[in-house]
Amino acid sequence: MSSSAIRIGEVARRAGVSIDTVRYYERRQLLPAAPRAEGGFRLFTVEAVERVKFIKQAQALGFSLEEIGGVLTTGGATECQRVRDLLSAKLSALDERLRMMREFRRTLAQHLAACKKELQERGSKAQCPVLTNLSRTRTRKEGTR
Amino acid sequence: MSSSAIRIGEVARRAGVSIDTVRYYERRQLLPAAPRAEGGFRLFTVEAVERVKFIKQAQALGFSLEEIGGVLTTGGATECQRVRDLLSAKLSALDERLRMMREFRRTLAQHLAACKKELQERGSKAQCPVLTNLSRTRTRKEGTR
DNA sequence: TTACACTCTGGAGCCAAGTCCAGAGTCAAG
DNA sequence: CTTGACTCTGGACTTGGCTCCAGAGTGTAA
Repeated sequence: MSSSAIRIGEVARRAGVSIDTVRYYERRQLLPAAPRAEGGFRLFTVEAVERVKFIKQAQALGFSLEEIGGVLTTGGATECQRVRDLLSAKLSALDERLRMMREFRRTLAQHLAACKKELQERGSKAQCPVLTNLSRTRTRKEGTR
Repeated sequence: MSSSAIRIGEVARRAGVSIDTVRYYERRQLLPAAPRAEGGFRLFTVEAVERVKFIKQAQALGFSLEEIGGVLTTGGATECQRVRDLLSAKLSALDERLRMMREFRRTLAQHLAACKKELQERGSKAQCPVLTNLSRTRTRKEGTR
């Protein structure tokens, strides 16, 4: 199924990136070097589209192309162990990030609440508490040292 | 309390960034322009340290300096509404990111599990399932289109 | 008063991740 | 066989976020 070749423009369109980006990813080895048609055009399959989407997804979460390449590249059969290690590391990183994000979210939510309250209580002539607070808020842990 | 002035090196050291970074943030208006001592040295307070830490925190979560500035800058009293709006937006963005991250985490965890299983069952001579799967895994939602 | 650590400014340089471009070739449709 | 949409290559350019540098001044301790 679906080994019909598509050209770069189609890949780009479907993955929602620019043609240049696709070529760039190929150069960076994030996509396997596409075979060429007679005329020299690259011939991709839908796999490439999926791969680009995956990259974009990972990227949106803060992974660099290099990191993504680390997981994606790796060639042959027995590399499994290495991939496994990399994935574990990524997972821990993700967990840590998640933790931080939840915390940050709370911080922001608190500021927002304070801000709203202030607005109601004194109308818009109040000093905005957010700006003053921001500098004071810590990730709680890390005393005043 | 704590309005004793500290100099740029101290700020940098305490916040865990380089001196250049602190100056850079001042130029970008992420820190208020520090008053100067006779000799021309900038005089910061611990507030600056906290602010830099805050910036670094937000940055680690994927906010650009420009965005951070959007929340941090805003001057006077009646700006509260604007800050409020910005914060709301940030919050939604954060929630969305959180959602994506959880999903991505799952994807990765699945791959990892598959990989481990494979390793046990056939030793290291198996084809690593991760690489083949990666291209196929979708955020589930978004049919094959 | 000299030595040494620290700071100042303005500007250049650097890396990541693209983006843009010129000049040339491909190919399906009319 | 020409037109128009598409693609090729190599290299230059851009943006964000720093980082480094030279040349000069500051300030404290021995």
